Amino acid sequence: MFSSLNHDALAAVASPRRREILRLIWRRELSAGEIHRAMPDVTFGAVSQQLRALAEAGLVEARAAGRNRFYLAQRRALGPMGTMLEQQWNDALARLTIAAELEQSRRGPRARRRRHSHRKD
Amino acid sequence: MFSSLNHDALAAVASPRRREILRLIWRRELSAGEIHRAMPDVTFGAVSQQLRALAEAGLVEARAAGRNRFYLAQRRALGPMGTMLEQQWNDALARLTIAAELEQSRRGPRARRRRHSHRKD
DNA sequence: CAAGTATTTTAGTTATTACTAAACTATTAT
DNA sequence: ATAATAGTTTAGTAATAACTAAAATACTTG
Repeated sequence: MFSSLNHDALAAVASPRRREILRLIWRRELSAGEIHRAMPDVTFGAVSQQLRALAEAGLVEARAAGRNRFYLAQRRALGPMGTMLEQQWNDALARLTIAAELEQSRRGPRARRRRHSHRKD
Repeated sequence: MFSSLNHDALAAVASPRRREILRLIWRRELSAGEIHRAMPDVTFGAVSQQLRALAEAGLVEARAAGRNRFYLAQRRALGPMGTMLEQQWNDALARLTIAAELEQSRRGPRARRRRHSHRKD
């Protein structure tokens, strides 16, 4: 069976930058260029290097197609660690959502988001 | 519930030195000095610093007693990651054991370790 | 084949982390 | 109080990791 990350894999997920990449290619593949465009604060070269680190750790696979290389996370290689990452991403998203809702209600607390009719009749 | 390691905890387990410490205090507490004695290639100060990093990540707890401070891994804080670590330690141990047995048989392949009598009569 | 696009690789720099040696704090014992 | 033991903290150094800029490779298209 799989599971039990070796040192390279542990070191790979310990880096925020590489986790960011993993999140991008978690369920769909993206080309190196698309990944780079999603993180414009670093150079293409830097992204390519991190992709290599991830590939050497077995956490992503590359597929060459023409002049592109498409990368996809190898979720199974992460075992339970993958679940943890997903959870963190969900939590972060939830925090953002809640913050946005608070902001909404601060700006104007009129009744929003009513779904069920609750008719008074 | 617990689980889902934050960045500090991930970074903490990504270090071989800190994993070594975790292994030592996985099931029994040890004083800082005892931990240091088990890893004489670094200074006491270095060990103390790594213990602090682990404590800040919530992966160990300290208990003061007299002039000692006893440390113990917080296994629950690691969730599934803890299981992975255990597995790696077991695997490493198994590899050593097998290597030792091979060495034995290279030195002299006479019948060893016979348990069941297999009497010829 | 020349030019263009996508990506990787290399050499050098900067930032981060792990370490050492020594100063410091706290507890116990004399 | 002084000395001895156990541990932490600090300031500086060494090792490692992440980055940039530029050169190199690979494929595609005119």
